[in-house]
Parts: sequence; structure tokens; C-alpha cells
Amino acid sequence: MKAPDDGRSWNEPIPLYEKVKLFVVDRISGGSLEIGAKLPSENELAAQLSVSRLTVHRALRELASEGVIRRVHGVGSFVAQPRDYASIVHLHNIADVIRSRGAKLSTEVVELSSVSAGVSLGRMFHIPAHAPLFHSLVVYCSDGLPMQLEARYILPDFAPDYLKQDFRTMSTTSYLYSLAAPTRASNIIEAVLPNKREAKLLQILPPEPCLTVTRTTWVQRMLTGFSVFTHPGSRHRISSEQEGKTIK
Amino acid sequence: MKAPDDGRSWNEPIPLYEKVKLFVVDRISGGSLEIGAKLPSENELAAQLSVSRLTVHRALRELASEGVIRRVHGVGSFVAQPRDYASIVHLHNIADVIRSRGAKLSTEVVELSSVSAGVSLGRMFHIPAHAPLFHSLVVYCSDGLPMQLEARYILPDFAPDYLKQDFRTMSTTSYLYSLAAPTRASNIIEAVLPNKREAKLLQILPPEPCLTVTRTTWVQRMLTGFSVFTHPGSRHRISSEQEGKTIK
DNA sequence: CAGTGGTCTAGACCACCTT
DNA sequence: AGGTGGTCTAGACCACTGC
Repeated sequence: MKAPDDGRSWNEPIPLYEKVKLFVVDRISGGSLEIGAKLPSENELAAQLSVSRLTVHRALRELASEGVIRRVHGVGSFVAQPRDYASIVHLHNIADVIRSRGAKLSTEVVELSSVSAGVSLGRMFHIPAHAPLFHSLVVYCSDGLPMQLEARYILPDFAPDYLKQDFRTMSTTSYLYSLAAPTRASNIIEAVLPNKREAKLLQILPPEPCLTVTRTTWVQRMLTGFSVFTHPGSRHRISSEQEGKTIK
Repeated sequence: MKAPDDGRSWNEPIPLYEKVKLFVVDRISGGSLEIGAKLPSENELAAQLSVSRLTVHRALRELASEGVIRRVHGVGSFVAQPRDYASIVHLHNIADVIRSRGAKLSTEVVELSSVSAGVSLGRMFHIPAHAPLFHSLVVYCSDGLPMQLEARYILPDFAPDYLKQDFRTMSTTSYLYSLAAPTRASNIIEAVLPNKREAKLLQILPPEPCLTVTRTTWVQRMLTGFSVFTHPGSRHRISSEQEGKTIK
């Protein structure tokens, strides 16, 4: 099959079912498949892309579990309504979320520097406490309103040129993904009260709670990044969808 | 293959890959597979259960994405460390989470009654505003400390005997699942400040933020339940794990 | 009924280790 | 080298829908 180029910069082969997913997602974001439109059947897609039906099935099953499409047994697959809220699987890529809603994205890089790891981060990254870590602090605004305060700690070995980037033009997320997509990620979601500095950067009044996502990412066995995303509770929610017989 | 009985009370056939998952999960929770222990290989499991390798593969792939096991290419599959926090896929079943940590579960049924749907809930459930809905308000405590305030609105047609149950002995979740497992669920996670009543029921001081999960469940096309789970921010977190090449 | 998605098999090739 | 998981195919049967 002819696969759309997904822009990934490394050289790993992309599995066929991933290409099928990209094929469908491209047609949705490209507009040739409207919201609610019926997708070609599994058999049609398989024939069209010269791929086995099981491969198409896996691709569509995963898209359904991600909430991109909706499948009805005996009927067909349909393009789902886009999410009102950040999906759990995209919760770290706020820039895309803001843009996809048609809002104006603005970015303020508050800090971008090298810091000492310290004891706890050092232990986490398996480096000495005095070893350097790259640190960034960025605020993302939607139509001028702060939506996310993003604090990142990045392993210098993984992104040696991190401090030289201009994160106003390319988000930290996009840059890090252009180096290598994580192979594992862990997220912890909490409700917290912001401290004064956070409240100021997010332009909220102190009694307002915040939703934080603490995200740790690995590439293979290497812990590459540790990030904390802080969102104003009044402006940001996280959604997750489950479908299928497997719901627990 | 011989499948463990999963206690479901309805008559739907359980897919083979689900039985394989149950087979593995049973052996983990039963103790015959310790944390970190190596699972039989896909081929061994397939032979042992008289099932094709692909079926085993799908079962193990889903268990890995749920964080139950950890797979290493070229090496094998291993029982994962249990979660410190409620997993996103289990976030509505707090009773199981509390018990699985070895804490003492206590339950207080604050309300259990029939109420008028009202305009917004009526529209959501596709019933008239004056039609009845069953409502419950339950507090779940871990070692005496409130961990979740659970407000539920249930479609009477789906659970006609809901008001007759004793939810101190069987959790609302378990009871509803015994009627039918949902085929679709939607969750929205937010950080909010509790009102006075919520703060009192959860035994927290008002400036403490709460994590709420608003969950809507469907069985086939029928919206069967709308629930709001409120957790003290200081006592409860939600985690999610992602693994594989698909991480976005 | 025809078409759809849901599941399952047997067999195959490959890339990746040494929890 | 051998075993592991990751992927893919061709073909099959089934249950569900009439969007």
C-alpha cells in the first residue's frame, strides 16, 4: 500500500496497521471524511490498500478505542465527534489541542536552562545528583488565556541541543518527538492547589484548584523526560473513552 | 480451553482472548504468578490452552496496555508491579482498589431514592423531565478515611430493583455490573473545589481541591447511568500507562 | 437477505534480546 | 543459536444490523 508520510524522522519501520491508521486519520483531518461520515468497510479498505482484513481490523479497533471513529456491529464505522476535552492520550500535547480548536496559540518560554539533577531526580534518571539536566518552563495560552504550565526535565544525552531551540516556534513536545517517540509513558493525574508562582503564571486566583499531569517518558530503557503539566481547573478537563466488551 | 468463571451473570459468550486474559489475571491474583515472574511464552500458552498464538498475543497485548504485565521484545512477558494509584480503567471501582491494597473498606449509604430527572438529566437519558431516576449517594472509606463520594443516577428500566439493594454489602459498581457490563463509557476528569456538603462527607477542609470523574455509561445504545465520583486531592490520584510504538 | 464488524486459526517472516 | 514477542496473510465462521 502507499502510505502517507507521517513526518517521523527516525528510521524505524512503521507497522502496516499504523499506516492504515494514518491513512484514515489523514483523510479525516484532510476533510475528505467529514464528522459522522461512514468509512469504507474493512473489506473495502483491505482491498484498496492491498492489506489483509485483520490488519485493517486492528487499525480500526485501535482508532475506535482512541475515540477517533465509532464502530457499530453489523453497520459500519463512522467518524466520531471530535473531543470537547483533551483526550487522555493527547494530554501532553496542548499546542495541538489548542490549534485544533481554532484558537490562537501563544507560547511564553519562562525558563530554559541547565540545572543540577539533585537527589530525587538524579535517582529517577539514574545519574549522579550533581549531573546536569535540561529544564524548561513554558506557558501555553489559548486566545491569550493560559491553559498549561509545562515544566520539563530532559536528559541531556537524549536531547543535547535542547537549550538551543526556540520553543516559541516549535513546541517542546514536537521537538522531543522529532528526536524519538517514547516507547513508554506513565501519567499521574492529581488535583492540587497551585503555589503563588504557578497561580501568577497561569493567571488564576489562589483558591482555584489545578489539574496536574505528571508524565514520565522512556525511549526503550532510557528515561528521557520527566514533566509536570499544570492546568487551571476551570479551563481544562481530561476525557477518556472506553468501548468494547472489555470495559471494566 | 477451560476458562475460569468470571462471575458474569448474563449469557453473552466471552471471546477466547478474554478467557486467556482471565486465565492469566487469575494466576496473578491467585498468587501462582508473583510480581516480576516470567509468564509462559505465547507459544506455550497457546499450546497449553489449545488456542492460536494470535489469540494469546492479543490477550497479552491488552494486558500490557492495561499495565498488568510488562513485555520485552525478544525476552518474555513479566508480571508488572501493581499500581500505586487507581488506574484510569478502574477509576470507578474504588471498592476493589481499596480492598486490593489490603485496607479496610467501609461504606456509608447517604442517600438511596427515586428523584425526578429534571431537564438536563432528562434530556441526557432521553426521558421526560418529570420521569423518575434512581439516585444514590455513597461514601467509600479506606481504613476509615473517606476516599470517594459517589453520586449516581440510574435509569430505572435498567435496574428496576436498584433501590432494594443493600450497598453496604455489595458495591453499586458490582451490582450494576452484575446486571450488564457497559459497552461504552465516557469519563471526564476535573479539578474542582468541593462544596460544603461534599467537604463534610469527605472529611476535608474547604481549601483542599478534589479530583472528580464524571462517568457516563451505555449498554448498547441505552444510556444506563450517569455518575460523579469526587475524591480528596490529597488522598487520591489517577494513573495511566502507555506502551508500544503507538504513543502519541 | 446481504453486508458489516468480531473473532479465530494455521502458518509465516522478522527483529530483538538474555528481568 | 534459539527463543521471544511483533507483525502479517488468507481463509473461515459467527452475530449483528437494516444509520
